[in-house]
Amino acid sequence: MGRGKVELKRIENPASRKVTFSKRRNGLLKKAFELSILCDAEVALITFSPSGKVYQFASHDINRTIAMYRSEVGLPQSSIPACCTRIGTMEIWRNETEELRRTIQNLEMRLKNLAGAELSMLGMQELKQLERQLKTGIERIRSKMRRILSENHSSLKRKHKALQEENTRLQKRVKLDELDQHGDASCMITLGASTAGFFVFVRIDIAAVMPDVGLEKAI
Amino acid sequence: MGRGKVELKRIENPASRKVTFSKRRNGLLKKAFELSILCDAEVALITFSPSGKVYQFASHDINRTIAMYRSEVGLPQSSIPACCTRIGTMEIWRNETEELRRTIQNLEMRLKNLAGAELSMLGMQELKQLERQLKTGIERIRSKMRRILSENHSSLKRKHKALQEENTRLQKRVKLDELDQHGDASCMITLGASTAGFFVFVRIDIAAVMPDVGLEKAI
DNA sequence: AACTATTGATAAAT
DNA sequence: TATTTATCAATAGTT
Repeated sequence: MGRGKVELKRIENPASRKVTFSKRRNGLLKKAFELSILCDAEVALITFSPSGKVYQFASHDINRTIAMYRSEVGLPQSSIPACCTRIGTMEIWRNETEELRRTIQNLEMRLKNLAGAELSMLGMQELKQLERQLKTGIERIRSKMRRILSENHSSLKRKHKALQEENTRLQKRVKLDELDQHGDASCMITLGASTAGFFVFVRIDIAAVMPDVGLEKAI
Repeated sequence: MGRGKVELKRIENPASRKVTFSKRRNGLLKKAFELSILCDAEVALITFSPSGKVYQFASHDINRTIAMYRSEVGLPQSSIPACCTRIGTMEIWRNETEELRRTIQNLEMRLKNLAGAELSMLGMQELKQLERQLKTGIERIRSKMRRILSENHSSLKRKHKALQEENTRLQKRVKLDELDQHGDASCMITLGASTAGFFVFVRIDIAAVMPDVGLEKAI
């Protein structure tokens, strides 16, 4: 907002970055406050400026909110399939702990290997690799989105074609009826009903299968 | 915003309260995301709807942000002597790498879930959220890269300056020797050696700390 | 869920 | 840093 749009990327100029941070931080805090009041919600917000200064907002006790969050999200963070739920909770817990410990050991070992003069070099290489992986991930997600949209579109076109054919048939039949019965008024009614039905159906269909057509722009 | 102002008080109608919560929550999450990207800030946001559902955003690892917040505001942290605040650069780097790894692991796990399990079961909403997380991840990696490059550059400049001063000193000394001994040939050799040493050193230094200077373009 | 009339937020200028 | 202004963005109420 303001004089011209802004790209969603780090503001390079440090001065304007600082100014923008100050303004937007205030805006964010205000919004958080409003949400908590208007909607009776529990909100906790922590912000560190790049220089390390803290700004926070909490509608309730922040530690309580964090605790609630941890008990809600922190624990069931593992992606254990539902079928495994039968195994004792204890065992799951133990397995997870072991796995975590193994991962940590692995990481620590790798970190030790990294120690030394080539730290920066390896760091950059790894970062590059990680970035590549992430890019791949994003591409997969976008492709998935495109496929979903495309499938929805195809299905919509198919339905649309079928409906057009149906419509043509109905119109022909109406004309035949018209000729048969000489009843102009009732024929008009029949025609009107089928036409209206057609359009209503299509509108509902669009809303049902493509709830988020504008999404591509946001990507 | 919208058709008419709104008083800053709890919306009494439950239906519109719910709708408003949904709208404003999305707005708040978006704003938090934008702040973190635009201003390179660390943001953590936890929201509970009145019905108890959690919505969160974290530009970095949320637990780290909470820990930072606690050590900054929650507790005086007087148990740690001031002398320990000067953590070695190495350790900072290691911590950040470790934290990055945690984030990446999380993302990779989600990607695996995406690949293996019922991909088509995931709706647009989830895909959008996942994409947002991936974008945040990429931004963090890029910001990390920038910092590393910048640090290396500063350190290089520092060394360069020191070497220039050293060089000046050596040249002066050489001139003195020249005057003292009248030995032109040996002076030339001394001068040549120091000059050559200077350049060789710098070249090695560049190769060691900035193995991938052309990287920025590839990002 | 989509659509607009409005208010709100804010980028750039001062 | 604070204020102002021109624009863009969010959203309240409506359908």
